[in-house]
Amino acid sequence: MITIKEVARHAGVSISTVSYVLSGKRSISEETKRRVEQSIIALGYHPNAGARALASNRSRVIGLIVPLRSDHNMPVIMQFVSSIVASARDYDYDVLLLTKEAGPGEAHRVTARSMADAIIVMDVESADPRVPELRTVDAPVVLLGMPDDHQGLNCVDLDFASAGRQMVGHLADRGHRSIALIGSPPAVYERGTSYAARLLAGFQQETAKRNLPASVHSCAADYDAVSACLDDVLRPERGTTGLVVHNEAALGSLLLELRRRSLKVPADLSVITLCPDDVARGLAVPLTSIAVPADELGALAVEMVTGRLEREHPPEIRLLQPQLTDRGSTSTR
Amino acid sequence: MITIKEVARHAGVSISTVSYVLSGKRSISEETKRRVEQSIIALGYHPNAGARALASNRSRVIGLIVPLRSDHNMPVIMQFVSSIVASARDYDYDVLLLTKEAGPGEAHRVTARSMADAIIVMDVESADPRVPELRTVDAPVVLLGMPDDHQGLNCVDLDFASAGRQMVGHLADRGHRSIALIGSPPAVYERGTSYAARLLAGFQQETAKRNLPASVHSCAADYDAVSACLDDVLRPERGTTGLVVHNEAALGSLLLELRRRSLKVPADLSVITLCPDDVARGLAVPLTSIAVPADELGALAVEMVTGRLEREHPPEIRLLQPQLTDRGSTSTR
DNA sequence: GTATCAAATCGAAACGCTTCGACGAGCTAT
DNA sequence: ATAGCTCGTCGAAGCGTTTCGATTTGATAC
Repeated sequence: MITIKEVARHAGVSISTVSYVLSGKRSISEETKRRVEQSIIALGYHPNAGARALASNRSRVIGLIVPLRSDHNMPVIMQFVSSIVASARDYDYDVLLLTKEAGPGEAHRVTARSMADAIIVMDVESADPRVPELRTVDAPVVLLGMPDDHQGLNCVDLDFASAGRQMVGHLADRGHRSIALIGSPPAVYERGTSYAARLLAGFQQETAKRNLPASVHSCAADYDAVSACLDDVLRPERGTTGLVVHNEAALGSLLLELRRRSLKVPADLSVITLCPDDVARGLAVPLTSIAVPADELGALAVEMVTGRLEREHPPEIRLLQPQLTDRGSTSTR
Repeated sequence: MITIKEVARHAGVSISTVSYVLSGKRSISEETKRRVEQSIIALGYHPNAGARALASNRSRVIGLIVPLRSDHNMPVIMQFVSSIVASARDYDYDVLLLTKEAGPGEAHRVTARSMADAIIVMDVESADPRVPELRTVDAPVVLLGMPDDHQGLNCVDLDFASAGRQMVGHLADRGHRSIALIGSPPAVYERGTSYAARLLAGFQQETAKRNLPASVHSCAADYDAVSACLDDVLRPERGTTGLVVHNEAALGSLLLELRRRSLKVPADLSVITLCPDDVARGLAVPLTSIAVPADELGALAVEMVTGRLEREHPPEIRLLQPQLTDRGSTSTR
């Protein structure tokens, strides 16, 4: 193994000089810097991470708690993970993979051992049992998602309430008077996933404000459930003309079933949804949608966490404002 | 931060004694061991990972290269990751998340810096460009999947050829004389994903051996592609009675489309597939299938990698034999 | 011509652990 | 009784960095 010592000898300088060339923490003459860098390349030197961590008291690793067994919407989860890893590398951090399933204590274990300098937690629920423990972690922690009790925590999330309001507004502005929400599967609400509840709240708030009936449905993703749900949503007495869908997994079956019923989107029914952009784009009928900006959220989480590693910051909640993309799946009446 | 020194003082022993209690590498009297363990708990001691890595020259971390952007079959990927992380923890290893997208060099970077002791590579393709680089990594490497040129590499995979043969055999044994393969999307074959090619080879081998016509189809996962594919597969002159499906994403649409055409499974058409068990179980019609044993494969990869960290092993290919579960979607004719 | 200061470099002390060799104490076998 | 074990413990030498003075050199200010 090539060590800094050998680089120093090869370049004819002291060990500390090599270190300062690498870190840039003290000024080094151009000439010396060049020589050292050449030696590094010539010898193929790679600094030893353990020694670095020990001496500097920083591992340059972020612990990421991921729900690996969460059945639904894996693609979104992966998108988050992907953007977090990429952003972390931009800041010269690596990512240690921790699983939600391994239980709490993982965050504590890796920070106490100095394996990670900070923690990012994904898939945080309303009454997340991990939250109390996370408060006691002696390292920056950022949650993706917002628990009910977020006192003193750093959270990053999409503003789902605003998304709910915005989707209702979009349809109402186009003259729709009877708008239905096809929400997430019952299991999601039961689990207390805060984003589902927040979107629902926004939906109800905006329909109420505009004096519209609010027909709210929760629906599993399988074909039969979707079909049954549509039976209900489309009961003639409702006069439903606009659909707000917050159920990524059901979108495919939903459009299929509408086609089977010979209902054209948007001529017969306007549909707007919240899901990743590529999903909305790739459907049989591209849908006007609000994207889950997984890339931005992941990058933001990394930025918050690294920021807090450099200097103190007060806890902060950052809700990204939803962005609506019109793909023509809503019509004016 | 509590160090081993403080534990030693608290327990009234030397530093090395504490270390030996922790590692068990030398015999320690029961009495002393007890005292040390109590001190560890009393003080809340956690060994510093960097110091450990530095002194022992082992990070107890496995680098895992994951295809995070690979659009298709995320759930299987996650299942692999999940089982790898869990198994790694069983051996007291942590997992550093590296992405396929970050390019080659990642394996080299983390091992050269001693951030990871070994590497597991997921989603290996037939002519994987990463393979040459992986050969030069100075640490145990295990591939999940089998590249064409696997000289000197450790690989773990399902025996897809055998799976192909077995599925044909299953149908042929039940009297089916015209069997069609609905394979993966064209993109998968073009990418040179070795498993798709190997299953195809097994399929053709077994049909040839039994003197059956081999009708082979590649099919994208969207509804229209599936429908078109079925048009072809079910052309009357083929007399197709058995379907081997190797296309997880298309299964839903496929069954839906069969239902639309009023074709009953298995009365009118026998269907057998290769996909994760929970997918096969959760479909509208549960399907007789060969599972992708992601958990076993992941665990096996970890076992191989840790084994190679303890002592030298020659390179090895381990192909798991497929396991067929009968769910009654194939009939005797 | 001397005092001051910044730039460039070095030496050495940490950082917290593992592990090797040594050693005393208590055995067993002779 | 003595040599030769094994058991339990300790001290100290690393492991490869970072970082804090200290030192040297040359320039700038008076």
